[in-house]
Amino acid sequence: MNRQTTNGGHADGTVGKALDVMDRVAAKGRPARFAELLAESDHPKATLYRLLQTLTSQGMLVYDETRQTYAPGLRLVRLAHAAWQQSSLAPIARPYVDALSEQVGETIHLAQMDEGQVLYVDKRNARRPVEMFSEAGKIGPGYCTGVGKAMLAFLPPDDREKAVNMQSFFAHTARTLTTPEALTQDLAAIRAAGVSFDREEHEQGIICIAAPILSSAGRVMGALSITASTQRNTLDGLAQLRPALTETAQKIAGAAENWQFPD
Amino acid sequence: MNRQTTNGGHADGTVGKALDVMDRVAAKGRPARFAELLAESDHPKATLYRLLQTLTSQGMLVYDETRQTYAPGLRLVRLAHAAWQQSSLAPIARPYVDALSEQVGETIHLAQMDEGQVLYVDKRNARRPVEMFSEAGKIGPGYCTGVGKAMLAFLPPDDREKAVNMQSFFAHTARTLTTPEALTQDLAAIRAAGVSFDREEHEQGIICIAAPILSSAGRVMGALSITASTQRNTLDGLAQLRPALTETAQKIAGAAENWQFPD
DNA sequence: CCGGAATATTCCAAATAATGGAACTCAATT
DNA sequence: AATTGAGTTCCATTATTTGGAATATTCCGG
Repeated sequence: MNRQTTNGGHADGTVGKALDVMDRVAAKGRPARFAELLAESDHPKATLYRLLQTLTSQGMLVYDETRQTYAPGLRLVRLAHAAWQQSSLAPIARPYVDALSEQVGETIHLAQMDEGQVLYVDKRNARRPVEMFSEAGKIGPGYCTGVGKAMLAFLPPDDREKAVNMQSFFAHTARTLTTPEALTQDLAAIRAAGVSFDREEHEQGIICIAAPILSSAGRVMGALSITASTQRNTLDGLAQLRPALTETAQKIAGAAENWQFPD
Repeated sequence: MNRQTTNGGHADGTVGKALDVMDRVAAKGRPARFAELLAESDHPKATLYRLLQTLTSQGMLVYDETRQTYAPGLRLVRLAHAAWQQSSLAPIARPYVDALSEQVGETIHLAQMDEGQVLYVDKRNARRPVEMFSEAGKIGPGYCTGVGKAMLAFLPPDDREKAVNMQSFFAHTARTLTTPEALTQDLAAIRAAGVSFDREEHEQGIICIAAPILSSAGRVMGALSITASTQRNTLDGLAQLRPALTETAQKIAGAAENWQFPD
């Protein structure tokens, strides 16, 4: 008969299916009941049940006995610590981000691209204590954020095209770019300018300027942005911060390239 | 010779093995080569190879082609975001931790227990910008930290005993408690006192006072600590902060218990 | 430029683990 | 007491994983 498989994506092997379940639980954003998960999944009851058992016994999920709900487990926090330190730019970029934050006094975001989406890996709030995981680790859309567009713009042409077509183009605000054509055009402008702007495309009243972090070979490693509200600043005001921003981005790129793990 | 796969888990099924490999890669703390991992693992070459392939194709690991190394992948950061938000106390505790930090002006740690080890889930630095993942997500020993002892002390007797025997009792400093008996005795004292002290047991010159965060049923949910250096403060000085600490711990416990996810 | 060694990757029959339909338990309703 | 619905277990079947060995690739030193 047919190899049954495939739900939404390409889940290879048992591990893939298990991780798929992980994602589903995490995506719910709150403790999930078995029945809920069963309804969304195309696994048979027994299969899903065992998958959940395995993940729970592995500490990837936590099971609340009294409420009979599953939630992401703390083992992930441990693992993520390693991931964040090793394969994100954040630890390397930190001193530069700190310095930029001091200098400009606005909110700074450091982001990387993960599967066409923007993944925030660090953040400094304007003059306020820093957020933690609650912000870092968040994902956002690529087509309507400053960092997203900055990274998309400098992707190799075919990757870029693929990524552009993967976007969902929901009109968050009246200014959101909602077609691949509009986005492609903006990306060309960004490539020419070297920086991108978010002109309230994601959230009303929120603007930002962003620059890509490029390796010497031109590979996109991430992006850095300075965000402000329209009440406190303007696009022109942000544009003045451009030198500080691009300089910092370049410093981070340099530091990342020179960084070698001790052997 | 028995290679004990050190993590608490007995690897059940393929998923368990894969996660075991994940842990190993994460534990290296730097990009790992295939051969390195092979040497440490008791899997045959082909098996390990395929596990790594699967994990990589799932985004749990990242493979650096040019250097031929594996490192934890960004997918983990995404997942951890969910884990941190949902099954850690940190987001709920945040306002209280913030307030305590303001009030006492010393470093605050919020920790939870994960497999007999201390997992830090949040941190406020004394009057300075906060650390991010670089601190949260870190693990530490249970037997020689304030938060660790505070949690151990209030575990149910049999769990406690089990946990005590799981400790490794390395003498980090001259004051480290290095036997199960010494620890058990201290735990009894802590239970009576309601708070624990780290008397330079983990690091020379670092002291702390910690309190458990207990549910109304008495279950250990986590622990909260105020840390200082011996240069700036003394144990007696910290003891004076006890009311502020335990009050905050109680508030967090209350908030956590009343917290219901919206249905 | 050529051998040889170290490392990475693929093959495939045998071993093992995952599968899922159905039966079962348990609690809350009716 | 009977019914429903959620959660859990069973077990013969089936698909996946396994791992020793063969093959490919890369890196060196001569």
